[in-house]
Amino acid sequence: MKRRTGAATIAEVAAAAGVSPATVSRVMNDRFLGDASIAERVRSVAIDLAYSPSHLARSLALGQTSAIAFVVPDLANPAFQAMLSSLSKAAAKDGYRVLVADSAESPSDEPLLVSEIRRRCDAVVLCAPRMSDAELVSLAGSLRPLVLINRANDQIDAPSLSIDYRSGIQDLAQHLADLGHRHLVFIEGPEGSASNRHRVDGLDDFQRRSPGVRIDRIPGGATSEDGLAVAARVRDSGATAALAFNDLVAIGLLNGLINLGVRVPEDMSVTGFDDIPFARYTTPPLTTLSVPHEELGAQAWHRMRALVSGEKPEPNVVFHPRLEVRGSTGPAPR
Amino acid sequence: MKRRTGAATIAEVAAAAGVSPATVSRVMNDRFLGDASIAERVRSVAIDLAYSPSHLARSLALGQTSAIAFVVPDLANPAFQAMLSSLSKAAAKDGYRVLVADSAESPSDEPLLVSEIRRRCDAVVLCAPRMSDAELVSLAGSLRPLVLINRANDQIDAPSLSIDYRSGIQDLAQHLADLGHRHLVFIEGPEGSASNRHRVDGLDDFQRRSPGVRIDRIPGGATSEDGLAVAARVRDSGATAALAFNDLVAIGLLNGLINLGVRVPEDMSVTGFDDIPFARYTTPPLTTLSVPHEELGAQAWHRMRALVSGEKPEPNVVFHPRLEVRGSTGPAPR
DNA sequence: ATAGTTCGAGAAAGCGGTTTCACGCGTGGT
DNA sequence: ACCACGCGTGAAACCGCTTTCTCGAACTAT
Repeated sequence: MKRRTGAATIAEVAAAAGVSPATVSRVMNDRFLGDASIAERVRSVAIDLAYSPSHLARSLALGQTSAIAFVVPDLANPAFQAMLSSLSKAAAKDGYRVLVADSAESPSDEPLLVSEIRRRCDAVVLCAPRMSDAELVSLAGSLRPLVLINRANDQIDAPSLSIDYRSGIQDLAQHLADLGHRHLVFIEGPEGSASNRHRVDGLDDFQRRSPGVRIDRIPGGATSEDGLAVAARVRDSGATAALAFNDLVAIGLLNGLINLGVRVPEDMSVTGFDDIPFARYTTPPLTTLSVPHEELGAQAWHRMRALVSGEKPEPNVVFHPRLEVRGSTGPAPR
Repeated sequence: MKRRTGAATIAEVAAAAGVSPATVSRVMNDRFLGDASIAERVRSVAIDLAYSPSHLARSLALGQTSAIAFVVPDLANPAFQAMLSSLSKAAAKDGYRVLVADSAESPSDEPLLVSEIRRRCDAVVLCAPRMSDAELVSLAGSLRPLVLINRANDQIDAPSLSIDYRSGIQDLAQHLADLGHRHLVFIEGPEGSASNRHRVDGLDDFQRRSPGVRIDRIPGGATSEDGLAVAARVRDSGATAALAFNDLVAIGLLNGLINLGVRVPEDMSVTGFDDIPFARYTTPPLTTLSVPHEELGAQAWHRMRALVSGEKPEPNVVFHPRLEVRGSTGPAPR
């Protein structure tokens, strides 16, 4: 096959040190119990040859790669980036690395993408998958160890971390109602997204409880561009307050409204969802729901570590986002 | 060793289909030339057994993992996130995955971290490494294939993509000078960071050319917190304009100044660097230098692909960031 | 009918480690 | 002086896949 990479192999070190590969392996892994002078010799030869064990070969023999995958629907979203950042940091502390994948391009191949990436590592953290429940359930078995973020499912036996979108969006609606708004409009997230569905359900609950409030819905998306795009429709909707699917949409919307001469919050209130780092810096600062993304990433790793080491993971948790009232919401006009 | 993972192996498929593992391998890789009925039988057995080749074993045999590493000094920085996002997308199109690592925690082990992660994959994209030139040069050989972002070095034979911080910061300074500012203050980036050094060099050039302008320096950092922290010092510096190391710092500074009752840009102008997606949404919108991060990520992959496939990579490029004048800069007071 | 090709498919040798198991040696008990 | 035991070390099997090489069967040419 003759495909030498140039790097020294354990056999070469063994030969150079006059010992067997088994001994080199033991020395390299601090499992060597014999004569210290041998260990020393091996170590020095290893350094001379710039030997460093092939992680690949090691993984194959050991049956584990010390890597996990993190799959998100949109790597460009700060909310997911925050999770990735903390997940990666937490995993690194235990010697694990994370492999990323973004299913944005073609949500329809998400199951394939996930299966493929799962085979490259020891486990997968699936964040807010867009695939259907049926697909998710049927895939879950082959994905294990698996940690689910933002997509609890009692048919799946995997630790799950989630955010209570349903009650969260109601807090937002209540906040607006308290300010006197009676006509709200919700800019929806990506079609088929579970987290959008939860928000819609929450708003339905709310509306049921508050007959005096009307809530319209406008199709939107998950990015600032989507928010910008619906600005005119929002202005013309007759509503006095807009609930955006997330902060990104809210920021785009904010910008669009301002460009249209709509004053926020005097003419119209706007809310976001996520509390991404920049929500506090917009003009006006965005009223939103604070979701602890860093915490989610870190917790995901804790669950995962338990899983891969055969322990019983801590119980699932549902985070209740905290209402963060800032300047983008105010009393209803008139 | 007995560490069966439960997944079917090629040998099992071969046995079940009554052929040799070699044949199964050929069928799975579309390299099979023999009888079509055999291929069909193998495929059907593979499906029955839910067989999927071990990527690990495959990588070992093939001598390549189809994964690359992306190492940044701070995964929480939107500028690096943007590169990661586009790099990952571009690499995915060619069947490659990216492994991330953040050297923020302990910059001193950056060389170790990089070497370690390099051994897990086929190549590494090193972004704005904080390590010294000497370390970088001595490490480069063992890292190859290597693509460098934001850290050109003619002693290293690796494609490099960089941003002309040096002239960029001068554009910013010139912009401020044109507005009548005669006393500027630069909030420095992380100590020892090469990109900070380039900015400082640029400002030195500028000052040499423009004797009427004074430029002070204040130690800062690379995050919003760092910007917030120096707000008072900036206010008291006597300068009428502040150049922040990057947008994150600028945003923190903006906020800090506003909290202190300093009006931007009436009392003081503020500039950033990077043009992260949120720079346009701050209050006032941030004047900054637009760096094409997505482009950098995509280009990095193009270079990398050339490298791993043995072609000659396209020439190095130096991106000249574009001055993006927004609302955070204005005429000098008085 | 026999020798020379061609072609399909399997045996086996890697890839680079880890680990079990066995072997040889020195020690201690009787 | 002999046997059991312990201990350090190496041989070899194994992780799961790819690929070269080889061999035998089928097929053409004389």
